[in-house]
Amino acid sequence: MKPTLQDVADAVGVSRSTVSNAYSRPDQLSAALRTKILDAARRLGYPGPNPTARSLRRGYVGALGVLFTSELSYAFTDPFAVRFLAGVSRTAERHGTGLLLMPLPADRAQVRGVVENAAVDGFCVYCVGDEDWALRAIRDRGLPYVTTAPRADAGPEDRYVGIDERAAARSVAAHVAALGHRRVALLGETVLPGVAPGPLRLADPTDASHPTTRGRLTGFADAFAAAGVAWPAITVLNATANSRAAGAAAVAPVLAGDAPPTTVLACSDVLALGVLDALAAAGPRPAYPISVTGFDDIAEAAAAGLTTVRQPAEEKGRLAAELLLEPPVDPAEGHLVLPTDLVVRTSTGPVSGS
Amino acid sequence: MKPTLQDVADAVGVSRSTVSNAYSRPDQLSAALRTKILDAARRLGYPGPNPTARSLRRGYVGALGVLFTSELSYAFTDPFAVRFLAGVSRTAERHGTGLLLMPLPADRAQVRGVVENAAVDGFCVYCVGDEDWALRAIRDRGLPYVTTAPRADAGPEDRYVGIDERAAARSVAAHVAALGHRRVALLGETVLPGVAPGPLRLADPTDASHPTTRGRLTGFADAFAAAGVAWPAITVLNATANSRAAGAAAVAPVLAGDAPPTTVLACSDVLALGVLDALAAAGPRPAYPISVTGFDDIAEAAAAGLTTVRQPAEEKGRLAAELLLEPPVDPAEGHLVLPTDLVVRTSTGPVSGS
DNA sequence: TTGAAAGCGCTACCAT
DNA sequence: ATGGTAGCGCTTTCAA
Repeated sequence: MKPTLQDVADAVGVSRSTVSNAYSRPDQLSAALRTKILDAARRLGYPGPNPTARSLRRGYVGALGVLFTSELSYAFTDPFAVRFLAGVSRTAERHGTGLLLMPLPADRAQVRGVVENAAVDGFCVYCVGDEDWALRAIRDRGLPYVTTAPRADAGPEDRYVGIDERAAARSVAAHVAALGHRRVALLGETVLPGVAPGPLRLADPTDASHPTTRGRLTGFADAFAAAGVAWPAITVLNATANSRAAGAAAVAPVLAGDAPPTTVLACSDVLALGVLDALAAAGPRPAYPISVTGFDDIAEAAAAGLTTVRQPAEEKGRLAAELLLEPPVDPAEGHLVLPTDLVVRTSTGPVSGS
Repeated sequence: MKPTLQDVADAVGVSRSTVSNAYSRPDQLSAALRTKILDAARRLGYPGPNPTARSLRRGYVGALGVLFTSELSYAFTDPFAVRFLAGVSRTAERHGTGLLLMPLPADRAQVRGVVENAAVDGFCVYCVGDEDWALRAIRDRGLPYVTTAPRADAGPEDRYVGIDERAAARSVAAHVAALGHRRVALLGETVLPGVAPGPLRLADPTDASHPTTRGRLTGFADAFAAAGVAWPAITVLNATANSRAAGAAAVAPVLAGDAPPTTVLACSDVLALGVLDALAAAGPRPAYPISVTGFDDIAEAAAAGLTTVRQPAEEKGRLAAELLLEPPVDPAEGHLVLPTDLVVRTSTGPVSGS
């Protein structure tokens, strides 16, 4: 068996407390005794105080749980998520706190298990949408948590860091509308659950299943309504994942259709890049250029000349972690709304035809 | 105080064991009683069994520690690291295991603390070089671990997944040598510790401080030696970080010099992209094109037309995690060497001048 | 400066 | 099907 603190104590002939002090409170015993104890520990192969036991006794863990809606690997695959995490990790690092990355299983029954089993001091919930059951599990854990998506049922206790999704979306859409576009398609991920890629019927933008998507679609709708394009005249496209491939697959049908849109506004850069891919693959099918916009302003967006809305990804992560690790005295300061910028590049231009 | 299992037991009038069973072994009690217990728990606001206490009792944690030499945020910033982690996380996910990301502090004294305090079942050591003290701390923990950099003192117990660094490096260098290049610069990150960006004197490739760099420089040297270029004739460039900016800063001096090299071989794609950046920034300073090569084959490499060595990043991560989570019965199978490919693109060409 | 005692919250064995 | 008992390995008063 692995040696324990008790074994070391026995070997040296002191009490457990003293051995414990040798590790955790060096000032509580003579240097000589401490050396003697540490030497004995080394000799016995004692690996130092067991972290789990220590946590149990001390009552805190020294780790933050980072929860993802999608599979965990998404965290390392989606550019925006990666930058968000970089921000979180920077803060965690400063606090000597670990980051426990946790996938949120699609199976509801398993969610509770994951949340309940996590040895952490708080949760950073990345991108949980209307998965209320998930948030309920987190709440039930009784630990502090911070979300990045707006929630209808947010209480004063809830910590949040995000952007004004609707206003941000309105800004790109207004830009596109000002360029004269009237034949419009909006593209989102999982606009409704379990729907195939491509166009779908959405009675109202607020029917979208994910709050972030909801906010963005609503903002898009706002701007076009102001330009005289009513909601029913707008095509909504569903992507089955937040990836280039899924974005491309979602637009493909309308591109091949009779009256393709003159502009496609995507709810993320990744999706928008997929649209660009599809356009490139389709060749000069529609006789006019199609204006495409994204959301987030990831690194690839600049290279692709994508018009988009910039939101401060790392900052968002940094602040989320700070909300947990350096809780504001005034709970009202636990609700942060960050600024966004419209970034106009070459993927949008005046409507030119047909 | 937060309610405990005991409180629930008292409220229902059963023993703690029964409450525990209600959570962990539903088949051990009647459905009716279980419901009754769970209801009471909900009513009391009992968050479910405390994960720390459970881990202590059960003797395992359900988490893997992922250790980075550099700061933690590097994990989310370096493209190769990100893909490696994606692989690790995929496997962890399959096992319902969490990933505890841990920065390895530069301060040696703190390293032990970090390693000793981590509540994990094993360590995946990403890119620890000659930081022996770090590995020693890990070994002392007595938990299984896997490394991705070759180690001189590796024992039969050690699990490892990597590539043949030297042979891989030799393959790119041979390609460049075959193109006629003889004025050669090699670029690595922290070739020697604490050295300024730019050229440095390295008596022998095996003097490089990091084993990975050592292997790659040695491979480069092999190929050029075979082509008649002796080691002392080769310029070694030091970058102070593994980033584009650092790569650019490291080559800048020689680009501005009297007799710039006709080729620069970098130890990573990120560094190589930095060289390309510097070349672009410098304009047509040397009157001939400079051939540049990278290492890893990250996504950006393809877009930039970078000639490089491809190594299976995600696979590496996946296998590393599997080595921990599905330990091979035969310890000899704990040492994996993955294949690499030379990918020739447009960044290399025949020597043309001066 | 050191040690004894009292748990932290839970699970697993073995009875009943 | 349920409960009693005995710790998991540690830290932290408090008293000596």
